[in-house]
Amino acid sequence: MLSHAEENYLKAIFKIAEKDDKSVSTNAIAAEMQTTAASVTDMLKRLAEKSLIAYEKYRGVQLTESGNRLATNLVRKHRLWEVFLMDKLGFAWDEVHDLAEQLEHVQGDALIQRLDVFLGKPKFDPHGDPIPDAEGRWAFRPQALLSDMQPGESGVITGVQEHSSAFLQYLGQVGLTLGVPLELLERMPYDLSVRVRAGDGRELTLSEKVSKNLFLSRKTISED
Amino acid sequence: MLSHAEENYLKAIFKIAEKDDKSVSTNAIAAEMQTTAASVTDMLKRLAEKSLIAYEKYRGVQLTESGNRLATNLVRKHRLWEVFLMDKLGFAWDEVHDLAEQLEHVQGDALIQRLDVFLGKPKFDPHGDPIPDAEGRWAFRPQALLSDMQPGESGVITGVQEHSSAFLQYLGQVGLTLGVPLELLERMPYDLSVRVRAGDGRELTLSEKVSKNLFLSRKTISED
DNA sequence: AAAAATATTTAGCCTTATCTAAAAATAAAT
DNA sequence: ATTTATTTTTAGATAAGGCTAAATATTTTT
Repeated sequence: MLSHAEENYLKAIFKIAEKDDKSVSTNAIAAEMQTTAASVTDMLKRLAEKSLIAYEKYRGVQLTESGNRLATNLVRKHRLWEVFLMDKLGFAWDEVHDLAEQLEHVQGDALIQRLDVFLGKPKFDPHGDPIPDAEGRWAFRPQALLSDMQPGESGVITGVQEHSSAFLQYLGQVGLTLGVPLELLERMPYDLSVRVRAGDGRELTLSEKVSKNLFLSRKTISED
Repeated sequence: MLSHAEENYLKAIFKIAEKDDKSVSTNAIAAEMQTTAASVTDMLKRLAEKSLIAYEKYRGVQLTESGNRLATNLVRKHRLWEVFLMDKLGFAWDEVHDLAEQLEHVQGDALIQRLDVFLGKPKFDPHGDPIPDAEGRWAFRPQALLSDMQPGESGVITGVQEHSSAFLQYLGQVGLTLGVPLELLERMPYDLSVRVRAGDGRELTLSEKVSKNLFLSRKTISED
């Protein structure tokens, strides 16, 4: 049984290792957890003691098999609760993170198993991120950043790269959410902003920054 | 913002004061919280410091206005989560307490407000206990212990006095849950056990102990 | 390869929440 | 009204988790 603090560290290490599969540095963890390097060092010793991480002084850490299993399960819990908060309670996608952050620490395997069934065993959360199943397997879905697509291509919004509240709120305001079909009309060479047409025919212009944070699944042009 | 420990103490004090409206003793709290009197004294000082209780050395404590408000809200959260766990996730009524004990500590007014709506603003939890509304008002429902009813009287099960898992499981096994109609046929003078007829016609015998822990709403004999 | 900069760890202290053992206050019993 | 028993508080420790400041490693720069 882990404390909330220990669970949060595991999740932070997992999150950092996801991008950069090298071993995770003390400072990176401190930044992610918004705490000091000294506190991190203390906790790393405790986690290593419990065999949840492989820790070598001054060399950073990696999750062990069991540490990875626990972290994956935390991600699973977090994302299932996010689905619950949006689908059942009607929260907006920029409001669910902090609540899920608390709910993920509730202990009880039966709870998550039943929640999963209640929600229809979703494979992706409200931000388009995959939800690992009870055995820790991740769903895969081909997707590309809008910034990597070419004019003429079409797709459907499937996720976001950045999860900041500001970005999610912006997308909500301009009517871009998961499932919205989008056609890339044109990319301006000057600032790499793009003009797109949404499913309802509306045309809008998105900055390069936005296009670098929006995932679409490419739609093959129907050929009939 | 209160710690989980502080919240648990408030709830314990509230629970004890409910029965016995005198001021609550250190020892009673220690018993309820399964901890030592010394630990309780420490915590009482902290709670008094925050004006959540009125504390006089050696004289026990009482909740203040704000302490009572917080405790009531905790009870509200606990019971709403119990409804969620039974009605939505399908847990049995003897399984929900421990999970609700964790869920009640999740912070976020919007969460509880939305959960309440999602559940249909229930007035009673799965054990028949009233759920205070957002303003702290309690629903009232006239009910009597089976042990206080007379042969010939009828009613519907509306709640339990004791909440132990053993008792709840027993009731579940013999098919007695909230909403079951019951007619009191006979009380044995020897051991005060009772013979009852359930809604489906089944007759069963219940010990005095059971009859002292079962609440019914008296059914007025329909007169038409 | 030495110096400078950065990253990490150690040391020492703080807070919360808990405990045991001892002291003090209150209540009960003679 | 004392003595005895019970309850409550104080004193002193402990463990988790966090912080700052100082010391030590490692990297980067010159």
